[in-house]
Amino acid sequence: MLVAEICANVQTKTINKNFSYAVPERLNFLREGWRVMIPFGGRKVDGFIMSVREVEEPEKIFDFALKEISEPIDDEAWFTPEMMKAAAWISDFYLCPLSQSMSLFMPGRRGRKISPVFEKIYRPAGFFSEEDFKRSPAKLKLLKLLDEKKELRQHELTELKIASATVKSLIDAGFVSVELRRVLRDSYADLRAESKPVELTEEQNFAVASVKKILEQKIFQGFLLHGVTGSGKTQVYIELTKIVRRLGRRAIILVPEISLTGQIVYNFKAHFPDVAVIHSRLSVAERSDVFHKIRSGEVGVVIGARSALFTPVDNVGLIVMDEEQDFSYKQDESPRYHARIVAEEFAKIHGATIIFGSATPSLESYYRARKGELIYLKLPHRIFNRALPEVQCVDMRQELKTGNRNVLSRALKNLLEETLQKNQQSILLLNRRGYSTFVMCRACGEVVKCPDCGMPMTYHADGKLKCHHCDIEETPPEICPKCGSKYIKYFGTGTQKLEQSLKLTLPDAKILRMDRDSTSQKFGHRKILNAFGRGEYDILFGTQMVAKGHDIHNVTAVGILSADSSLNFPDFRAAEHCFILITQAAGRAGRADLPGKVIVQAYNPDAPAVVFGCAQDYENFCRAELPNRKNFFFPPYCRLIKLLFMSEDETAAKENAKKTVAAFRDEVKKNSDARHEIWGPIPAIIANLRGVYRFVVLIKTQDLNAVKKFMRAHDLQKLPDVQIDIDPTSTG
DNA sequence: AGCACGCCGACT
DNA sequence: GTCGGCGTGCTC
Repeated sequence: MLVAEICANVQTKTINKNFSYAVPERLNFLREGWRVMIPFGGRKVDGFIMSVREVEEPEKIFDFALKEISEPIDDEAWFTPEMMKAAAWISDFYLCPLSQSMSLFMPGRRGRKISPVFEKIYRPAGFFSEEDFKRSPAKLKLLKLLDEKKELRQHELTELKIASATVKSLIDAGFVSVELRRVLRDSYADLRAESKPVELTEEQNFAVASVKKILEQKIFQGFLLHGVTGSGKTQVYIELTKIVRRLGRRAIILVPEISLTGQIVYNFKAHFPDVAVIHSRLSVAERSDVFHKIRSGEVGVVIGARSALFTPVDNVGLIVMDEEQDFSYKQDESPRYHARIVAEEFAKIHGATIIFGSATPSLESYYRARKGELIYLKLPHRIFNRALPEVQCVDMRQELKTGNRNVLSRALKNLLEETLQKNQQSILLLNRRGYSTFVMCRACGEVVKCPDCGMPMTYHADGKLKCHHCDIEETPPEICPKCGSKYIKYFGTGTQKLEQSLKLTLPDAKILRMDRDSTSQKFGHRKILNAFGRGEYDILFGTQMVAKGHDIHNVTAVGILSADSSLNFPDFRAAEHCFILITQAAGRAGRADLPGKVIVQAYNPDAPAVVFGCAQDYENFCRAELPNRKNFFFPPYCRLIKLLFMSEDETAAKENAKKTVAAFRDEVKKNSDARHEIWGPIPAIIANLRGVYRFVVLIKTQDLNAVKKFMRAHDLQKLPDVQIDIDPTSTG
């Protein structure tokens, strides 16, 4: 008898094993990778066949009666062997149930079958004589048309106003044949582009040649492609994709969610006829159709956000991860995977080359490159040797001292006015991160810090200042404790409010706001950028998203309002965030033949992140930041694991967390010589979510496996009120 | 997660 | 007496 090991697709952490089912004789073709319906605890659920084996005497092996598989869901295996391997790896690495990691590979959240859409295709069948249809001109017209076009689709008939009765009678008489063809929905189908021949620079050629050698060997290898903004990384990706396609293998191009509307899809479509685009804003139906196309083998290049990793693409030779430092690559719901980690594992599974590309690599990748784990490639120059924009840093404390209380410094106001007069465009960036959470003195730049641990205190809606590391609470001061100024500012300015004040300052400018609210539609982001690109507005203004992945040639001025406010965020990555923000924003200015100018407004203009950000000096930023990370034992010198303990009962949540911390101190330090640190429990940044109290325990380790072993021994991954986050983006 | 089984309060 | 509350535990 055939017995299948099946992973039941039940969304719960408490089940983490497979179940054995008998394969009925009529379904003896079922193999691993198929999705099937199974009876499971009194109901029917879908499940994934993990393996199938022949068992002679099942009653001797199983001490329970096997149930039978009901029926398959699809008419072929859903999962390729590579998908199965990857899902198993994700489940093991991130300690999530297998059903959850398997579900990543399905177009919808729930693993239900998506009904495909079919369209009728009509073709001529057999000969006809015009004589016979003299009395039916409509039929004759249709027959002639079919003869000429060879096939017509349903919607074409509708457009030609040909009555369905006409068609039907011709079908019945045998003059026309019908066939159903699957309609594949593709919102990028109309995106056409032309490829212009491009001459690569010497640097680009060197990078391409270095990777080519590895691609040809069809083995796993990682590269870090460090290319300054405008150095032509995309062209390198395209050349490499050409090579891998010529080798008969396929490519996956990963981009951050936000930049999907940018240039890269367009550029790839210009060079490759078989590009498929995947991202989270596709409807389930569209996504399902893209899967179908990929599975049928007609797609050679898959481009998309992190979910583009989870398609049935096979024979992958190249994975490119553009803007690899981008934090949107981390999924913040379970399974909390980081696409950078998963993509690399995929590359290993496929024997593929992986390229991490960035103008400002994550410190993790940079550190790995320095250790030789990744091959380091650099594009230090902009193509056509375009100059980097001139960056000026304005000390906002000085502004206030000299009587300017506006959010715009005089220098920035002047720059905006000049740009407006020259009929050129500006981008203004409001640094959102850390806003409305801390209290700062605008006169001296002093931020209220915790008297105990020195971390910036966060401002809460109840009007109190809290330290989320030490549980200390204070009332915000009315005058600055350092300089006595009364200009204490609660950083809570939103985009709408700032828009009004901008309009007052620059009454003649046409201002376009871009934020969450204005980009919520499917192509909202694209629409806004297109309108701005066409020159319908003078100033584009918004949060982080205005700094990413577009290339508008008439933009010559960029302003960053309080560039360093992220430095006051209680997070070990604060400096990295700030540096990336400045570098990225500066990269938006003067990309074409017009020189660019950037004004960075800061309250701490001497901070290394600000100084080196303005100088676009990545190496020196790393030189300043890496020792900090080392001293305080943070990534890339350790691995982080964040545990979130939740309960409606505040003390219960805290006590559970404390017990885990005590057990960790007791067990892990005994069993592992590697360096470990455990912090907490401390109230989470969102300390109470809908009546549930949340406490964070942070583990820093040089031996991730030892920590995972500990968590498994205590079944932390199964507890309903504990969340495990490996490599979290924030520590709160 | 769901659904069954199970053991204590107010109802035709 | 029984209908139903949701605590505990299992699902091949």
